[in-house]
Formats: sequence, structure tokens, C-alpha cells
Amino acid sequence: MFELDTRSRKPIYEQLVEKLKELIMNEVLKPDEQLPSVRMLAQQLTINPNTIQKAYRELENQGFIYSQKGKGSFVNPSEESKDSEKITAVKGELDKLILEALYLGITVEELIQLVKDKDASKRGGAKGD
Amino acid sequence: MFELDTRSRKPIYEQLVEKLKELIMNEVLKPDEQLPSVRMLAQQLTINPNTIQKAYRELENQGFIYSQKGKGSFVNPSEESKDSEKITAVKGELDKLILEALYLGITVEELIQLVKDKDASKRGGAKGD
DNA sequence: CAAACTGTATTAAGTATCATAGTACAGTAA
DNA sequence: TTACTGTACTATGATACTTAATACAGTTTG
Repeated sequence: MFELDTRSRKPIYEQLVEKLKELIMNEVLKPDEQLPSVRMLAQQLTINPNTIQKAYRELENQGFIYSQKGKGSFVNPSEESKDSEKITAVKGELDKLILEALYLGITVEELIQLVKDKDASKRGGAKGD
Repeated sequence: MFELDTRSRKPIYEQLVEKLKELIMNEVLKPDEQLPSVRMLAQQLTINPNTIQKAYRELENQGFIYSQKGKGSFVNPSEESKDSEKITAVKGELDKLILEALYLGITVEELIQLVKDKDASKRGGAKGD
């Protein structure tokens, strides 16, 4: 289900958060679908359950999932996870990256195409990666 | 010259790298212009010289500046810092962020406008921030 | 009820990173 | 020489990451 890079400078739980976010945003994991349990996923990835839980807690804080004691963790419908603070933050990040892209010589047209492609793959449901 | 957030979860040297990158990419710091020396900047920001040097080393690794023993550190002309690995990496980051932006409900038109605005402020030399 | 799942919390230990401090060496320019 | 530059190294304290071992609380199934 995942590939984690142990020798990366990025913490394992962060890599896990990124991967799961991607699966949720690409609707590979559907709204209200149950995620693998903390212990199950830990066993599959050969990682400590605490690390998994840390990732799940982070995903919950970011609004991507919700957890219920005794039941499990589930994908939060996207409408629930939209808040203005986050939108502002993402726009700020985008601003930085676009500046860097332009500085590196990537053209405006290329960037626009990147946006359009991503939108198409989202609507079409095709695999964007 | 800078504002650093000590209570941030981000390391000081990383914040410094980000700020300096921005100044370089916005051409506030011109090509071949000399940066403040390690010790000077450390004194101004009230942080340890080692931390400054770590930031400069990182900027040098990323191709944004070059340093000469006994002389100082200088802004690398942008042509020198374009390498394909980096372009690929930035595109990958952009891909992730665009997906997240669309997921949060930001429209394609908004994103395209963001790109155009950034390009305009770059060409016009106006302050984009 | 009991067993087997769920999420959650806590403590401990080892490792790594971050930041500071102090010192030192090498190259450049007045 | 003097006073700048970048660079390197050791040491120390604080914090973050990861693993480990338990433990508790809630849900579901038999």
C-alpha cells in the first residue's frame, strides 16, 4: 500500500501523512471509508504503532480523517476539511513555489498546463500520478 | 532585514534560507551582490554564527549563492542555479500543492490568475508580497 | 459476559537534529 | 600587521523522532 523511505530526512509519520492525504484527495480512499487500524498498518509497514497513531492524529488535526474510539478511523468528507486558514496557507505555499518555478525558467504556459492537467485528472478520475 | 520566528517548529536556519531565497528570486539581492558576512548577520539577528553558516551552506548547495574564503558570499546569477533535478523536484511539489488547492475548493481560474500575477510582478519588478 | 477488535495515553530509552558557545585555521584586503 | 572574510571542530543542552512495553476505554461479535 505504501513505500516509506527510512533514510530520508523527512520523519516517517510525515511521509505517511503525505501519502494518505494524496490517497484521500485523489479519492482512492472514499469519504467515510475506514482506514486500516493503527495496529494493522503498523504490522504491514513494520513500523511502531505509535508512529502510525502520530500520523493519524496529524491527519485528524488537518481535517482529513476522523477517529472514533473502539470503531476506527475514517476519511472525512472533503466539505468538512475546508477552512479559510488552511486555504490561505496553501495559497501562500503556492505563491512561493510559483516564484521558484518561474525563477528556474519554467514558463507561465507550462504552469497553467500543470493546473489544467491536475484538474482534468481530478474530474476524470484518471490516475494523475 | 529579517523577521525570524523562534517559536516556530521550523528551524531558524531553514527560515533564513527561505527568506534569502525569496530576496534573491525577487532580485532584491542582485546577481553577484555580496551578502552580509556570517558574523555580521549573526550579530544583527542575535543568533549564533554557526546557524548563519548552516543557512549559507544550504543556499550554496541549492545553487543560490557562492562563497569565497576571505572575500565573502555572493548571489549566484540565476542561470547558474538551473538544473534539471531541481526543476523536476519543484514540479513535483507543485503537483502536490495544486491537488491540495483544488481539493480545498480553489478554482482553476484562481490558480491560473495566481500564476499570471506572480509572473507580472516578476517582470514588472513590483513587490509581489 | 468474554474475547477480540478499535483508538488513545503514558513512560522509558536510544538516536538524531537544532542551536549555542568557544576556539581555531586559512584566505583577502587595507 | 590588522581586520576583515569563510570554514571547521568539539562540546553541551534542548527538542524531535522512533521504538518498546503497557495500560485503559469504547465497540462488536460470539
